[in-house]
Amino acid sequence: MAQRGLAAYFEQYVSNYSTFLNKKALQTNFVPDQIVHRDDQIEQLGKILAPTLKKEKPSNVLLYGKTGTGKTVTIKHVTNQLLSVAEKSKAPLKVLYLNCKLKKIADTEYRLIAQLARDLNKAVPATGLPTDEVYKIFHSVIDEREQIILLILDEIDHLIKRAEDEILYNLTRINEELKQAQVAIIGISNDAKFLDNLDPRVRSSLSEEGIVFPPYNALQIKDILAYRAGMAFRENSLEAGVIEKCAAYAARDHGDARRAIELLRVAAEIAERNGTTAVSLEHIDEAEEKIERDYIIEIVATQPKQYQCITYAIIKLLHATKEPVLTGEVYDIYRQLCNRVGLRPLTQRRISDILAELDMLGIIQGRVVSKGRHGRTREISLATQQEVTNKIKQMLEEELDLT
DNA sequence: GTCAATTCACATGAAAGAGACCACGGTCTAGTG
DNA sequence: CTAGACCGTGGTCTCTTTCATGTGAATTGACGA
Repeated sequence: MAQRGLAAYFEQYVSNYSTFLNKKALQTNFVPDQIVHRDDQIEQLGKILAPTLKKEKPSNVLLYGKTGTGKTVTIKHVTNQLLSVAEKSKAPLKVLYLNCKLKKIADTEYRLIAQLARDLNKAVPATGLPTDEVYKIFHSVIDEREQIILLILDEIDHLIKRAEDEILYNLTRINEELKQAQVAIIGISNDAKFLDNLDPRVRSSLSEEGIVFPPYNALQIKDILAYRAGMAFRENSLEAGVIEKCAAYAARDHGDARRAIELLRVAAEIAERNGTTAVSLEHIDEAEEKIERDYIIEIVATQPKQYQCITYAIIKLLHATKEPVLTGEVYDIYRQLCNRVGLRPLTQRRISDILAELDMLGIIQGRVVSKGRHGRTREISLATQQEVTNKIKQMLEEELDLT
């Protein structure tokens, strides 16, 4: 777009008929007034949490369910209602929500506690203090007055994976040391099995109550989409079958409502950008590709240099050989690449771990195979489409300054 | 041909080091009245 | 006298390295038919 045309484009953009009425309704952090197909869970949660309004500590709860089954939305909905009643009746209730997956915020013991203290308006340095010092600060802040604190730990399984379960142990015992306040923990987990490798004491106290969120089926996703679309779009801005198609896509991989909503949002954005007034079925196909593509490219782009170097080595090697490549081969190419780029090469041990990480991220596909006399190794191939691979390659060449 | 032993090329684990970041307390320094 | 600059110490946290151990089937070579 030539610069002169930009203003004209903006003007046209503003005057353009917009498909969206309320874009927020399709964003991932939106909490709707009504939660479709989760009546049972809401009722259960409500019953469990109601005692907070009478200054009684409720049971600790654990919510299970795959991604996109409405766990987070449901708990937020329930706590919002709870808070509004508490405000009216002057019940001393505080809700702290924390997503344990967020890097640099809540993925270690220290950070978690520090973040909680910060949420209670107590400044805590990002690092430098002994961990038990932070615990003391946290205790004193909570115990300032008589109150009930609902501590919502989203993606709680990430805490276990990273550190030992000491954090959870300390948290479950926290009430014993408090005089005035009381803390109830609401854990949210994607992984139903995560309780198994937990200290038995923590397990029992953490899961006094459990609520299961089963995956949505295609029909339910359709209802959810229809509800959200009703809020987000003008009438007649969706062609027939659009919602059904989105629902079908999402139901295909384990009923993830979040993906379905995102798909619809991206499709609508594409439609809007193209200047059409309605979202069509083709837009959905396009949106699905775009989501996939953006996701991978974004991940690769934000990786550290070493990771990018390894990714590039794999792409290069696969271009040359076509076969799945092996760890040792990748390592050789990687070392050469490091020389060219001016990076200090890491040991093979580390590369092995990094390859496993790239596999987890879905950038590559690795399979550990034993080749008999020729040892055990990882067979690596790319997980992306040719077109995406080329884009990644191009991006990495710029990023790593390879000409 | 059969079978157990061997062997390869890494995978996977555990522990410890390096270096960045930060708070805190003590000491020094320069500016102020 | 005091505010601010400047150490040194001690803490967390991530990324790496080092050292050790594990692994599973192709290969080998002895053995018997």
